Order: sequence, then C-alpha cells, then structure tokens
Amino acid sequence: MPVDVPPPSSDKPTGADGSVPTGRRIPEATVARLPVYQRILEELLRSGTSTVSSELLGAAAQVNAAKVRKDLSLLGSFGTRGAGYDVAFLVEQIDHQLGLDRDWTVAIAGVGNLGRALARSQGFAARNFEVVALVDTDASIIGERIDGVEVRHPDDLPAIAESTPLAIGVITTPAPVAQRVADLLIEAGVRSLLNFAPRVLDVPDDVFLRYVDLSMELQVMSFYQARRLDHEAGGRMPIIRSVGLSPGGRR
Amino acid sequence: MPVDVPPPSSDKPTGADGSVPTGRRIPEATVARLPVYQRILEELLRSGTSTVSSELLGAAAQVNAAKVRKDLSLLGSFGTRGAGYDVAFLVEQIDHQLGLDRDWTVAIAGVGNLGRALARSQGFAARNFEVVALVDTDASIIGERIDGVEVRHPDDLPAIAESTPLAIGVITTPAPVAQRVADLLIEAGVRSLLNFAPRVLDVPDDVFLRYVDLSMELQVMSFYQARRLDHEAGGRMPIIRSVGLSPGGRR
DNA sequence: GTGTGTGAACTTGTTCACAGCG
DNA sequence: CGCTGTGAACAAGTTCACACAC
Repeated sequence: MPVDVPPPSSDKPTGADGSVPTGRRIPEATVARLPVYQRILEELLRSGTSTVSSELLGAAAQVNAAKVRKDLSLLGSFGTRGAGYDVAFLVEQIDHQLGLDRDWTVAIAGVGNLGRALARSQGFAARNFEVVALVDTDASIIGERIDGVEVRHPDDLPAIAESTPLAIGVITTPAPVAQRVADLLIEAGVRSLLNFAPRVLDVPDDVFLRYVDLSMELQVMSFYQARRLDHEAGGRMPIIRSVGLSPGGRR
Repeated sequence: MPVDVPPPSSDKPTGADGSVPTGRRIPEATVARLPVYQRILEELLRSGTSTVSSELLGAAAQVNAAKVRKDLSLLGSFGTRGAGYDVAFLVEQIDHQLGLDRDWTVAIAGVGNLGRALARSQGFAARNFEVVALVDTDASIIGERIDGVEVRHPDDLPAIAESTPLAIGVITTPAPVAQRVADLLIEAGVRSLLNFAPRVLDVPDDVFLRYVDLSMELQVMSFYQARRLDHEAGGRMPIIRSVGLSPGGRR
C-alpha cells in the first residue's frame, strides 16, 4: 500500500533542481529496498567513492539496474545523466525519505543477549536511533549501565517517558511476558513496536507493530538448500525479502 | 523464482490422499509466508487447538484468508472442506516443505551478544537447527562453553568440519572480519551463509547468501512513523516483509 | 558516448467469487 | 451448510527499451 510523500518541505536546495517531488506515492516494495541501498551507499562513502551508477549500485544490492533507477526516481530526480548519482547526496535524500534525519528514541524491553546486542548495535546509533531506556525485571540486572543507559524496571516506564518521550519500543523479552511489556510500552507513549519475542501481540489499532523472527531466514534457507540437496537441479535460491515478515501492523 | 517441489517422496500417508503434489512450483512469496504460518500453528498447537480455518489462520497472520488457502493448496490438499485444517498435520507438512524435518548443522562465527543470543535461541533449537560450532578470535572467549558447545578459533573450522559436516554458517562478527570468516566457513564446507555483519560479502556462486540487518525494520518503521507525524493523514503502515532483504543470493 | 528517467510490456502476486466436497 | 480449492479478474511489481540530458 503506497503512502503519500509529505509536501515539499524544501530543505536541501540541490544539484538537480531542489526536487523532493510533491505528493508522490512510494510503493512499499521500494520502501523495503531503501535501507539496502542505504547500507551500500554508506559503505561506498566510507571507501571514498563519490559517484555511483544504477548498474553498480544494483550489482551490490543484487537488484536489476532498472529497478534501482525506478526506485530512486520515485524519490526525485537525483541522478545526473551520463554520470550517475552523487553518493553523499543520495544518502542524504534517502535518509530524509526514511525519516532518518530526525531522532528516534528507542526503549528496549528485555536486557538479555539480544537486547544488549541491539543496544550496542552500530546500525542503531548510526541511524539516529537513540536507545534511551532499557528495562528488565531481573533484579540482578537492574541498575547496570549499558553505554550510559541504566537498566530499570518496566514499571518505571511511565516515569522514564515523562522526562524522555519514547517513540519506538523493542521487545526482546521471553514470550510469556511480551504482551505485558507491550502494554506497558504503549502506556508509556510508544507508538511503534518491534517484537522479537515469538508471541502474537494484541495492540491498539494506532500502534505500528512488526515482528522479527531470527530463525525465519534460516527456515527459508532450509527450504532452498533442501531443494538443492534433493535434486541437484536448477536449485537457484531466489532473493526473498523475509524475516521481518509475519503478523505485522494492521491490514 | 519458483522452485520445483521434490518428487513424491511419499512418507506421510495421510488424511486427504497422501498427497504432496508432484512437480508443483512454490512461489517465493508463499515460501516467505510459510514460517509465519508455522509460528502461529505451533502456538495453536501449544494451546490445544486441533483444527483451524483459513479465516482464523489468516487473521492471526494478518493475511487474507484466500491467500492462506492458496498458499496451502500449493503444498497439497491438506484441508477438510467444511471443517478446516488439522493443525498438527499442517505443521508436519509445512515442516516437511521447508526441509525442517531434517537436521541442519549450524556454525556461528562471532560469539558476541548476538552470537550468544542466536546460539541459545529457542527458535533455532525448536526447528532442528543444531548449533555445532562456535568460533571467535577473542582469546578470552575461546574455551568457553555455551550450551555444551566449546568456543574455538576460526582456524579450527576445517578440523571441526571433519568430524561434523557444517551445513549453514551464521556470521555475527564485526564487519571488518566478516569476509575472512566467510571464506573460512565456505572452505569448511558451509553452503549457506546468513550474514548479520554490515558488510557486502563476496562468495562463490554455489553458496546461498542472505543478509540480515537488525536495524532495517526500524528504518521501515521510521519511514511510516515519520509520514504519520508529518501529516496525521491516512498514515497506515502496510505490512512489508523486509529486514532480511538486502543483497542476497545470486542473480 | 554514457547513464538517467520513464512509458509500455510483461510477470508475479493478490483477491474475488463460486463450484464442489464433506 | 461451512469451508476448502481454484479458475478468472485484478493489482502490484519488475523488466525492457529508448528518448533525452549531460
């Protein structure tokens, strides 16, 4: 389901014509690919590449070059014919489209291995996802500091939210307490939830909810590798976007 | 790109007619949804439900009931008209289709928080993904045991593989060493790689490669939440499969 | 010449609606 | 009568191919 792009909001007076097209619709398939391009572009940026063609970006992202061009043209006319795309500018534009040029506060519920991994993740920090709250019920963990953030009890969430509004909640608790912790997060003002716990959650209609299953990718791999083993035939594994799939959000 | 279903291989003489259709093709969109159904069916099984309708399963998976029926009918005629699907039987069939009824050995490279989280993950154990090797270069970690598996040096991979063939490799190392560790895993016989490191990998054509970016879901969330904040309009967040997306497989 | 931007052709995936089985 | 299984209509997404800007 495509979504309206916000009105001009013209910052970034730029190369082409200061674009950012007006009420364009961005297909969800494109939205799902933007983070992929992002990651590659950032890697190119680090390696000092200043310009990239749709062909090259497509090769790195395992995506047809025409698709890359179409995706990018949906955001605006950012390329230069004959030359390609300016990497730094493109990163900026995609960041803007994804809303990554604003700060998002994140609360992580469940400070086990996964919670810690996420809290320290470069991918979070680099993209303006600021982990501002860590909660866990385990008394031996409460009080511990992870990257300067103190682990507190879930019951403190409302208090925490009072001083720092919480935008996104991440649930990395065991399944049995996932629903309860989701309720607390929502009560504390969280409007988007990312659930790693293997439990279907019940949330109000206006809360964005997405599920992640770390074993889901492995399951898809299993499918294709089994095929390959079964009949060493044309067992090409296609590129599927998945994992994040699952009972998510609303319809 | 759809894939041939293996020939009859008739075990499971069953309710309907002992089906498992012959050379059917399963669309990748369907393959990506099977793990979702799986998870819900397992939850139903635990709660003692023995029969489920496409309507109910669809509601839980946030998927149109017709889509559920079409997906399942691609695997075979597993339902009973007027009654619905037998949950236990369906789980078995999907497990079989996904190749989850055989054992997969998994090697995890990088025993940080994420590596540990995965090694201990219920989702892995429950689906016949057996973690048989853990490697890390950090001397202070080598020798440690996690769920009975000793952490060893990546250079030992060939030796490990000799006693236990490795099917799948999971990379949870820092980005700079991801390529090197991928090479070692492949040398040790791994034919499928799941890469959590933010690095584009170069692997031979016959190795399945998939990328997971834990922040990717958050980025998509950011997109839709930003839209919603910008113009409190029809900001419905669609259900996108993503995260796992990314430079994957071959083309 | 080189590589973008994009209509138009095509492929894949989704939904509808209903026949037919239990 | 309820619910599956599926052809047929529809919608979304992808690829092609080429005009056009640099």
